[in-house]
Amino acid sequence: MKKEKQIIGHGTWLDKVAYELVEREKKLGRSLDLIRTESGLGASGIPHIGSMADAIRAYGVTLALRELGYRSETIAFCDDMDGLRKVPLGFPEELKEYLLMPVSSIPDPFGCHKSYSDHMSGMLRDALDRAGVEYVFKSGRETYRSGVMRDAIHKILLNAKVVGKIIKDVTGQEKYLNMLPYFAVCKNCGRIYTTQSYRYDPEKNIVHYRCTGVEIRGNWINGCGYEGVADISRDDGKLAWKTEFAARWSTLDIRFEAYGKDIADSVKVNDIICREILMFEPPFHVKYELFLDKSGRKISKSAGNVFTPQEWYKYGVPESLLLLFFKRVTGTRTISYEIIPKIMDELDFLEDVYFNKVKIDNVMEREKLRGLYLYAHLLKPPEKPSTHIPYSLIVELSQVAPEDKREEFVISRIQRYGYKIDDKSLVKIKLALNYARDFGKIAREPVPLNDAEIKALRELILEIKNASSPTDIQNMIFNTARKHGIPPPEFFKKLYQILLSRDYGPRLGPYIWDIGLDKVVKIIGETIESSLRSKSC
RNA sequence: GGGCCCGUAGCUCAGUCAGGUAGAGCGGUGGGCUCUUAACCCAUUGGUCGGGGGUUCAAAUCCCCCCGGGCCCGCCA
Repeated sequence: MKKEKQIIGHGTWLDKVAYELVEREKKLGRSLDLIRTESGLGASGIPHIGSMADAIRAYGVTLALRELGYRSETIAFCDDMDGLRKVPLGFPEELKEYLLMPVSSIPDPFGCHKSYSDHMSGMLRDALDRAGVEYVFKSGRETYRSGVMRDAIHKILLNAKVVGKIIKDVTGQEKYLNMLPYFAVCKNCGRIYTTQSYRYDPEKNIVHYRCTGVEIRGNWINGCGYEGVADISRDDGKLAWKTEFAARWSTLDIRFEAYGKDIADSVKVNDIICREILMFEPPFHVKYELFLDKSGRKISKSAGNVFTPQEWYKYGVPESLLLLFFKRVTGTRTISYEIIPKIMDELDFLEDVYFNKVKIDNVMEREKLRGLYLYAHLLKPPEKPSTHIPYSLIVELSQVAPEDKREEFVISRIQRYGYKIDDKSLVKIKLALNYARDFGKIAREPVPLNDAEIKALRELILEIKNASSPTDIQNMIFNTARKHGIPPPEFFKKLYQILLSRDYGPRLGPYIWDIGLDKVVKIIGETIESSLRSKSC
């Protein structure tokens, strides 16, 4: 017996996740009035592409849930109670005095935000805003301060023994067998990771702690010795990560949270605590691979290979970044600037599929591609298709364009190739020009010339000065070459080497005309001189 | 010790998460356009889908085992 396959939503993994999530909730018998998805918002370093991916994917699931007819929203939970563990690369050394303090207590080293964490999370929020991602922002600090997490924290601390055992069983980490999974902010020195919490008073809901010190990366950092108490219904401290998710999930009623494989163990622990201690069935999860750089290393702040969303936006439209994250969720993603042109062109391809310019026979396949296009536009696709200029063509053209008028040159060439330039093409051209400027290979090497070539070039400069049209120049080159017994192809090649540092290029007549006769004469003249100099050596 | 990813054309990779005739770009070859290089256009070349077994009418795709490359966790968040 054959089962008819029904297309869920738009046929992407987001739709599948949304569907499975809803089925699970139905089985659990929970209310489906409002389904919350969550993403963490890092606040202790410059947000990279992976932090962005997490938030975008959570929002993608929210969109898919809405497509299935449910109300949904994405919570972006800002980890601003975390302590600063290290001064990020390139940041002012003065930050050292704030080490181990909550990032929300540290002033913004750049002076434009209320705090260090506001600055960092602000960068991510800007990137999300530019992409059109909507979310409900929750500051960790405010959440603790408001006291809404009190019940969850209370239960966890009350069951600290069991929690400690769960952590040990799953991860092998024994630390929480002897201390409470709660970090208090030291009321004396302001640091959060130097304190140890040793007793919980369930009547008063306070935690007793000592500022003893902590080992970070093999170095012991002394505490100030202060002893005090922290109120769990205030922002006096925070839960350790191995338990905080659980408290968040149950308090905020979160039904979906994705995570990278680096925190897989943490999530496993939190799931158990959530279910067994807090009696709340943990959210549906999706695990994704980390983003690696070209050499296969994890992208991280400390490795100094940060790739920020802002960087991406220099070369690609926000939709291309959304597409990258929505395309798939599994599999290693090596990420480097080189994929930007591909993704930009893929967006054009998907648009062709969406507007039926390209026929895809397989229904599933077609729906999935159309779905990807829809999600990449956050379900608000353009009404009509735009001009599709291959990204690489723009880059290519820009590399041979006269330096001082790249844009005009590129646009005029593209028009000559028959493309209609619209607003979107202009945006794309600007982005691709940035790409060419930053990643285009420009290697100027001395061009060796033989005597015949030098003679021919000298004559050419004299003639070119009086050229009256691009065609005129084209003919001059050809004639000069023949006159001096140089095969035209070779002569052309030399000229390309001189003018563009490569063996080929655009039709020379119009090109030289574009650059300007004076400039070309100057460049060729200099090349002849340097060639003569190297000969006399 | 625990877990994950990758292996597909000469090269770089897509396709795997919902099984349905193996793809793209670059390269190679031939041609077109050009008084003329390049670009461009057309055609063409090229793969035991790492290996073995299983499920299936049908497997690059799902399941198991193995080989090779790499990553994450076992500090902390």
